[in-house]
Amino acid sequence: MADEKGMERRAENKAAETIRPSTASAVDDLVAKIRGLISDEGLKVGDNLPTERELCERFQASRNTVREAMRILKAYGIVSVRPKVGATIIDDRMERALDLFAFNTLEVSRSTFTDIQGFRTLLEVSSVEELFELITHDDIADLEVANDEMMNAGSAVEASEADFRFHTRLIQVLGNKAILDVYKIMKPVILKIMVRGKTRRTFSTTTHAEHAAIIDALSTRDRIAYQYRMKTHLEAGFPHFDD
Amino acid sequence: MADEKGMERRAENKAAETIRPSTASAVDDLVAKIRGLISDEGLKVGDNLPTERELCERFQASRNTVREAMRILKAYGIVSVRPKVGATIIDDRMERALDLFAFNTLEVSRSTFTDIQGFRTLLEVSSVEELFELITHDDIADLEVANDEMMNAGSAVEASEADFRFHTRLIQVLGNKAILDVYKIMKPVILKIMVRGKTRRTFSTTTHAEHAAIIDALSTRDRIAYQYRMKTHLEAGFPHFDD
DNA sequence: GCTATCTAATTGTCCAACAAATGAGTGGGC
DNA sequence: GCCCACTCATTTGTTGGACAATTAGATAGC
Repeated sequence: MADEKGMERRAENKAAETIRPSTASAVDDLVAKIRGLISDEGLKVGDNLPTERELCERFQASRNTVREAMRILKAYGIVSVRPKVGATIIDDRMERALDLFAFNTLEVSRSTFTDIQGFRTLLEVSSVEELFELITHDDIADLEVANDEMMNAGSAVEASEADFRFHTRLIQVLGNKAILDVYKIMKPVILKIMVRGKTRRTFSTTTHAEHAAIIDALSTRDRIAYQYRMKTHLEAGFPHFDD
Repeated sequence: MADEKGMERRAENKAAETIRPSTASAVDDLVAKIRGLISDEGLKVGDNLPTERELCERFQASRNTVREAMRILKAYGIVSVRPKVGATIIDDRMERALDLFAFNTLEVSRSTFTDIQGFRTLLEVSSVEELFELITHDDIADLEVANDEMMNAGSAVEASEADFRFHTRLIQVLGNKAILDVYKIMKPVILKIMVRGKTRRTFSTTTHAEHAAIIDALSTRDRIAYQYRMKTHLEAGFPHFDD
């Protein structure tokens, strides 16, 4: 009987290959199918997915495959699974996105560091034209507040939070939600980068002075100075990442 | 024998409960243990984890449990698993974090359009200095191929895919994974923007000509022309979004 | 030296069974 | 009528074992 089933399965796979050379694994397929199910049925937060066994039948997969697919959806913060109740649709994706980097198990790799700082350079340095066009006195006042909060922070972690707030406030000037969202997602990585090789004292002296110089360039509408100072500021962390 | 094992397991659980009321599931425990393993052994990106069966033995868990744990780590972008090779430590957490955003593409409002195109302007226009520094003949050749594929596409949807490929290829020149990831995440929205108010014919005439002009500016290293043409190209869709 | 082939190791999927958690019903006592 | 403890049935959680699919590395042939 086991053989019979095996043959059947093999035949199915063969057929599937000829029809659709899906290189994705059964689990990945299933994740896609369940996501399709969610949107097709118009399921909202709070609604329940079918039970594991129903999903097995519906998509012709074994329960283990279904379970691995559910693990992925859980990891993505899309569903919450409880015994007897089943899988309920939630939306913890933003939380998950921020959580990902709280993982201490993995340091920020040098390539990630380089990429992120490159990205930030593009967002904060190359946007100079738009930035100077849009920035107001209120924006500058807020930047000064954030900078002073950083100086007066009680710990390096608090200081890095204020540091991040400074940069976020700057991005906010652009008035572009997509850019701001992406910046927020990068927050945990950026925070790690910020505290690297820094003490509370570093924040209240060097970093504070760099921010002040940037604010000055913004106030006097000095494009060249702004770009130079911001670029230098962002590159300051590089020496701490030789590996 | 099965009963014996069952009793043993039950006893273990009981003991664990009294010592440490771990409410977490075996899979979640295992994820934590593997994370501990990574940091304890000082494993870096590129290193391999033990095989699934070794993890079973080491942590006294069944292979399915180990697999579910690995699915979580995979979903977090911490490991990449390949048959025969095993689980290799990677750092795709950034990509995953951004991935979580890639859901809602119901309808593109004017504000979304403005934001996304503003973002693209920053990525594709303001990056001109770095772009011109890095771009090679091969890059330009690829861009021409993508542009011609767009012209010869059979449908508007196919053409927009090629259009997207053109722009992605351009971003690729920057060699920044974070930026490329963000761009890919925006794909569904960008595609919607691309087909808006366009026919297959529009792609093969107007859009193709615009791309060709951009490629020309890249070839002749004409910064001003490049920025002007790309900016105009990206703004071409604006009239289709009055609401 | 190079390519094609084979082998062995590892992950991928499936199945069947039982344990654990828990919502829902059931019945007794007041 | 209401509340509590109890049982039951359903659903997820975990385990062990089997075989398929994939592929890096070894081997053979030229």
